[in-house]
Amino acid sequence: MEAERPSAPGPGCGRPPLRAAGRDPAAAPVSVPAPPQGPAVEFALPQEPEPRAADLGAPGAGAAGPPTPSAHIPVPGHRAPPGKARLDEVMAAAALTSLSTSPLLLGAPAVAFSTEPSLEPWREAPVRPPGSGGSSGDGGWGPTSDQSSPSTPSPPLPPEAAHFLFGEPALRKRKSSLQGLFQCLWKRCGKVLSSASGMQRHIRLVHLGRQAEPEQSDGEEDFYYTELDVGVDSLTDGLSGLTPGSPTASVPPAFPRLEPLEPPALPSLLRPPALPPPPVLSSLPAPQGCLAPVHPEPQPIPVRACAPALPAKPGANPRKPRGDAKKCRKVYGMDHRDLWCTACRWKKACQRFLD
DNA sequence: GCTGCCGGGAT
DNA sequence: ATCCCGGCAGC
Repeated sequence: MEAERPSAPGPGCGRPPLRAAGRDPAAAPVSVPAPPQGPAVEFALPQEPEPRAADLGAPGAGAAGPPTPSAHIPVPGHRAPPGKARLDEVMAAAALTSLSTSPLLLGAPAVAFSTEPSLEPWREAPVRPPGSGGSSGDGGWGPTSDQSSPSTPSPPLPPEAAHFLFGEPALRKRKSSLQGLFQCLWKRCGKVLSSASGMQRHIRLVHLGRQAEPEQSDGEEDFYYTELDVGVDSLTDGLSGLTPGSPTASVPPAFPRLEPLEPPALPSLLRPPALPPPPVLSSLPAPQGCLAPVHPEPQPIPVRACAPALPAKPGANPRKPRGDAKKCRKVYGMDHRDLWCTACRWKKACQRFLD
């Protein structure tokens, strides 16, 4: 008895596959409208290639072409020939420059998710490439470090690598030993001094509001100034000119997150509480490609405020017009729900009574 | 309000 | 994958 009824509709179904097929097309259009939004955000990610290349170029000079294994930034423990070091400096600076300059790069991470300082943003951020860049990009720090110190006894990780990975802070420090000017990155300060110590003092006193306590300096000041080297000057300068705090800005943010790489080195440096107004950080999202490029101040920074507002779906999924045919529900009624086709039972598009 | 069914959650 | 339901939208 029961078999009869159900059987009728069952086999009589006709062509469920058709239904499905028809549906797919419907779905297609849906995915089409979506792109407008998705791409905007996702496209930013593609940046990886760029940063990666740059990074490779810097740390693994090998990529650059010069078959100089030594140029690999050996940085065993001390320093290489002055000339080489200088070259590296320039290359690094150039790499950083290109990185920080690239609008896509900056925009990408921030646009993706900016509100939350979670790892995500930075993960995707250009910073990651460096790490994975070493390898094929499978997100493996192991490989990279291995290459860096194939036979070096250095346990933690070569300072140079750290510099490149982390970006400015470290790099800057190192550079400072060379020469050049130091420019304060603090919002609308831009003060330029000829000595790092002077700059640090300036930042400590003027911006951090700390009394002179250089001995205790946790290095925080390092984040607030950059060096304008004679050689690299042009590069750095140009960057600072664009955004007083952007050149390095692109990297610093990620810095604090990479604790694993730099444990005892500068723990205090990463200390978040110590940073009242993270100028560097804020400057990063801002310039992203919106309006104000430079505003290293305690600002809420509606990160994607500038982003092409794509909140809801514009006209993404024009619901498929309701079919005229009566469906199981109507035919059998709620009383005989068990007679409905599964689709109807599941509140899906009826498979029995196709339109 | 009824109905069809999309989108998504639960298992 | 299967089952179910919230909720939207056409009627």
